[in-house]
Amino acid sequence: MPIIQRLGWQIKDRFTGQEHRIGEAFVDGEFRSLVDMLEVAQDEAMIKGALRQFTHSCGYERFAYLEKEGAQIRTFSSYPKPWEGLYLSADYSSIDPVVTEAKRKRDVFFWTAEDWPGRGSSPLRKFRDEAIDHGIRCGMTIPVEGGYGVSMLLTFASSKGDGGVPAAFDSRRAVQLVMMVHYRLKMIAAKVAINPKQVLSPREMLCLTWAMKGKNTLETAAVTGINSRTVQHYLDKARAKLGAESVPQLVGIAKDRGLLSSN
DNA sequence: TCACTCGAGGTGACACGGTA
DNA sequence: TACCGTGTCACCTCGAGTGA
Repeated sequence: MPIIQRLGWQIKDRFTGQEHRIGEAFVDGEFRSLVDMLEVAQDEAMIKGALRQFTHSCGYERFAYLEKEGAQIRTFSSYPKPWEGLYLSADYSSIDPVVTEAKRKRDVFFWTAEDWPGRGSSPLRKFRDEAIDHGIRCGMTIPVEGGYGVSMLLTFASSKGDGGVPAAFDSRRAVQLVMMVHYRLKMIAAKVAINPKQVLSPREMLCLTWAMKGKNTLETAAVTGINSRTVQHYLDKARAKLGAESVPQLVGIAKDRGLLSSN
């Protein structure tokens, strides 16, 4: 039985009775920033960095994206490598209660390992103990059904099992987020490798994208929530990497190289 | 395990050119 | 002449990677 019950737009801790409002608890700006950073991500490291930052800002410790197509599993996570390896080699997705629940619910849900069978020596008990050992005790999972029978799960997990539900967000945004991660990973997998010295960091891409949209440093600073001097710093670094002498030239070069989409 | 290196992220101070 | 936008330089912190 889950500890957390959904009550319309609220969730309620069954033990403490404390209610948490879905959506309101979530920092709006963080979500927008994540979407922006995913939009400009050029490689898996940038996606991972953006998700990691978002995960922490929501009060969780780790994230895991899992894609299941028939028997084929693909993972993309900040979970400990040993756990990721064990999960795949032991085919834990077939018994993982989160995966099972995701198939049934098709909606954002909260879970805790404390609710999984804690007695006996069943494979599920072993799975539970190992998950907890690796710092995966409770979390929130967003299940989304993709095309051609592909199932996607995005989980935000925490090692803290002593109550206190971290921030959550509404279903619409949750699905949007999973789809963005899914398609961004697909696009990057299909991309041709480019000179690593010319790869811009997530922040550099963020500032460059706003510059392309006509924002000056102050306006970019306002929308990104960082200091204008910092915006300038990232644009400087981007100029140095792409060999541009000014921001307009930088935008032009970035567009020519397909680093920026014009939407 | 620990020290070291490196890159990313963030900021301050200052200079310079254009403009009202 | 003051203000604003932009560019340059320098510094700090933090986390990840690496080698002893």
